[in-house]
Order: sequence, then structure tokens, then C-alpha cells
Amino acid sequence: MGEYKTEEEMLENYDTNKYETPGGYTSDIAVFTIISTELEKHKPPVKELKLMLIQRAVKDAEGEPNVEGGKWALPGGFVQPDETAFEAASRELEEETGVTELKIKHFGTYDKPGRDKRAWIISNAHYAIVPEDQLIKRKAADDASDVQLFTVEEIDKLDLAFDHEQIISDAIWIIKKDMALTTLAKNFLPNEFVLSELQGVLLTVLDDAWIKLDAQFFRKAPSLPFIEKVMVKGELKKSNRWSKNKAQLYQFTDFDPFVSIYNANY
Amino acid sequence: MGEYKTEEEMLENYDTNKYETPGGYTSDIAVFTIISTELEKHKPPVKELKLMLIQRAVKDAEGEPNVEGGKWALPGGFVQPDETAFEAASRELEEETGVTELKIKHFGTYDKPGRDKRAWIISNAHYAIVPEDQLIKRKAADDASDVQLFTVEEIDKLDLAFDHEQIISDAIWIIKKDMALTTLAKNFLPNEFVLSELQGVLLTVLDDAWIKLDAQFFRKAPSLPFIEKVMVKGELKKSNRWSKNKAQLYQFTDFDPFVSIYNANY
DNA sequence: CGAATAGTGTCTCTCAGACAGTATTTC
DNA sequence: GAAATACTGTCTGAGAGACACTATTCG
Repeated sequence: MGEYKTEEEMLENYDTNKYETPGGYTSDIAVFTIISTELEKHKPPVKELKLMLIQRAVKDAEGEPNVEGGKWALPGGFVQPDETAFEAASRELEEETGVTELKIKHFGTYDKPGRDKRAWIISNAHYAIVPEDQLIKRKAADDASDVQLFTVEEIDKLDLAFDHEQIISDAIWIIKKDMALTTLAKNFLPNEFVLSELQGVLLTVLDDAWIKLDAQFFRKAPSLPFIEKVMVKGELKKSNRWSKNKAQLYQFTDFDPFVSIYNANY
Repeated sequence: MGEYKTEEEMLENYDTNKYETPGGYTSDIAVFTIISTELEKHKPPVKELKLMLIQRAVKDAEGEPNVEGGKWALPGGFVQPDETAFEAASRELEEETGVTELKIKHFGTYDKPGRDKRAWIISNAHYAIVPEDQLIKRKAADDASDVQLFTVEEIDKLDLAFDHEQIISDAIWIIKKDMALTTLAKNFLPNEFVLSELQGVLLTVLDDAWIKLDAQFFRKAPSLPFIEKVMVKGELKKSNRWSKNKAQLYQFTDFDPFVSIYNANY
């Protein structure tokens, strides 16, 4: 019969070697941003979705050869025992970019045996969205060549560390889905934006015909239930940031859309 | 400078104690089923969403007090180093119910420090859908009172182990979302089904007005792009399983619906 | 023939889709 | 005034929503 009389006594003697335990627990972050390139004054800029990657050092701080050295990888690191993987992602993103209060979302766990040559290491993957102005600030402060932004097409040609090719491919898929199904777009936009900016953000990721057609987009968008016209002192607030003609400014409401395949258009 | 010359040499000497490592890696499964209760012949049955839970033994095999003994919990267990959490879920579900080839989906990671009193234990949560006939088979074979099906309302009153209250609440939310956004309903239905069966499954989880209204549901459902009428030798196949009047049988196609909040109804 | 399930007929109204047209501002 | 962005007018047809009505079968 039992050696221990109480649950407390048993807990004190709990042996973590009873089952084989993982050799590490990490958190990876796919940092997305949309870069706007202004071609001309009073012209909507060209927008491109980019992902931040770091190039792993060939040798570590002690001068030892680094695992997967020289390859490009997602930023990330080991999770501490007093935090969740999500908190680790948030902490590491701040260390890396200096930005806090960002949209971060967990989207998957990667635990395939052999994914990390060192040991049985489990990774939780997150995506984060950084507004471009925040990233540009960082770019100036530290223009290390080992941190770079890549478009989706450029990533295809890179030599990626671990199973990060899979993680990145999943991240891109998820961000497309979330862009279509949630108001994720708001994280890529300033608080007040014009319709053509929203259109530009959506087009970096989605490929709907009606979003491309100005007449249809400009007619329907104003009645989307999760955005509203910006009013100041009873007047409609407008901007001519991107055009000669003044355009109406919009902001997101807190409406949380919920759609269903059983009553939607495909 | 470095002790090791090559990456291989370094890998052989990799010390997993360099960072603190988790004390365990587990996989939990929320097993859902929809139980149909036939009240009368030729009447559509009452359908209810149920979740399978197990009651943790008060003492373990060695007679020691068991952690969270006596409480209800999700089935699950430790992940082996040669498998993923998903594979572990699949294996454990088979051990528990004897059923393979089921719909299983990972939906979250639970790693909040202190969630398990024993150690730093990370759990991956999955949901699974078991057709009711498979579960009834099991019920007969082993009618242990420590495995039971509960409705969502009944679960609210139970004393649940670890953070399983949170996991279950998340699981129910996810299954509702997936029911609305994917063809998840097909996993709750036989291969060939009538519209009232689909309507019944949807109503266990969703609460759309138009699904409830027969006239609207029966008009629109036939044109859903992911189901089609069953044909046999050029004839429409019908069934009077649930009614005196024969009803058209449908089956799911392999169409994968993709909806967006930007062109949907809310 | 009554009752119950499984639909269909018909009307109204809204909105998607297509395409042309207008408004505002800068150079 | 030319050019570019940001919309609006107008028509057509498909489909959502509401409610009444029909069809089939069992007992």
C-alpha cells in the first residue's frame, strides 16, 4: 500500500523523471508588417506584406559552432518556468524590436520528434503584427544585417533553420485566414484610415475580385458593421494624405463579426 | 575560443540543463459526441452535444494518493519522446474508446505556471468527434462509472481537475466556431443524411434564426456548395428514417468553403 | 381522414455586380 | 483644363425573409 498518506506529501516527492521529459520549451514569433512604398505625392502607396527573420550566428557567444548557424530563422527563445509561451513571445518581441502592446497570437505547436537536432524541444509558434513606423524606428537604431524583412516570395529562396519553413508557411496561411475572418486588418492600420488604405492592406493578403474593383469596394465598405466614419464636432473628418481629393476617414468599432458558412457568400 | 570544432561534435555534448526544462509534456482530448434520443417512431430525435470525461482515481496503481483524485478530467496522458502531442492524442483516444480514424484537432496549448501542482507540465489540448454509435459500443463493453458523458450544462456543476475547466470552456467555444466556419458537422453525421439531421446537428451548437425556421432552412440548404443530393442509378436516393414522408438524402462534397467578414452576412 | 414531416409558391425588398458618370483637388 | 483619386447613379438579377400552401405517408 501507499508510502504517502496525503496528496501534499506525495507532491513533495513527485519525480519528474517518472516519464521522459522534453529537453526544452521554446517560443517562436513570426513578425509581420506591411511596408508602404510611396511612389509619388498624392498617390496611394504600394503595400507589401513582409516577415522579419534573423540570421543565426555561425558561432555562439563562447565561440562554439551554433546549431543551424548561418541559416535564417524566426526570432524566439527558451520559455522560462515562470512564464507561458505567450508571455515569452511578448518578452522576446520587445527585446527584439523594442515594441510592446502589439497584437500577438498563438497559432500552433511544433513537436515533431527530430525537429531540433539538439534535443526533444517543443516550440510554440505565434504571429505578431508590428506597424511599419515602429519597425522603421528600430531599423535606424540598429541596422544589423542579421535582421531583415522579407516578402513571401523572397522567403521561398532562403535556407531556413529547423522546421521554420513549415512554421512560416503555416503562419502565412493563418494570417490570411485571420485577415478574412477577423478584424485583424486594424492592426496594420493607423487608428484613423481612409478606405483605400484598408483596401491596400486587404489586397496584400486576400485576392477577392470585389475588393479590387473600386466601385464595388467603395460602395460596400462604408456599411461594414465594424468600421465607422470619424466625426469631429459633428463634422465628418477627412484627409488628403493619399490623394488630391479629400477622402473620408474611418475607424474600427468594437463590433466583433461572426460569420458562418451556412449563411455567407463564397 | 571554441572547444568543439564541428556542429556534430557540439550536438553530442549538448546539455539540456543549459536552460530549465519542463517536467512533463501531456496531451488532453475533449471528446465530443452528439447523442440522439428517439422519442417516437417517425419523429426526428432530440440531439444533444455531450463531452466525455473521466473521474480520476483517488489512489493510483501503487496505492498512493493520486493528484486531483476524485475530480473529473479530460482523458489524456503523457506524450512519448518519439511522438507528437497529436499522435499521443490519437493513441490515447484509441486506448480509451477503441475507435480510430476520427476527426482530431489541436486547438490550444496550456502552459500557465502552476496549472499542474506536480511540476512544470505543458499540455496540448485537442478536440475529437466520435459518432454516437461508436461510443455506444464502448459503453456496452465497459460500463465503468468513471467514464461518463455530460452535457455542457452538467459540466458547469462538476469539480474539474487542473485547469480543465478552462480547457473545456475553450474547447466548446472552438467547436462552435469550427461548426460555423468549416464542414465539421459532417463528422457528427452518417455519410448520407437528410436535411433535418443536418439541421439538428447545427442547432445543438449554433443559434441562427434561419436554421430554426424550416421554410428557410429547407429552401437554402439544398444549394449549399458543400453538400449534394445522393443519386443511385440516376435516381434520387431518399429515406424515411425520421418521417412518414420520404426525405432526400444528402452527402458532403469535398468543397472547402472559405468565407470572409468582408463579403458575408452577419 | 388527421397529423406530422418535408418541402414549394409567391411576394417584397435588399443588395451584389457591372459600368458609366460626377466631384474635388493639384499642377 | 488635364489628370488622378474618390466616390455616386442607375439598371438588372439573384437571393433573403416572411408566410401561406402543397405533397406524402402512417395509423
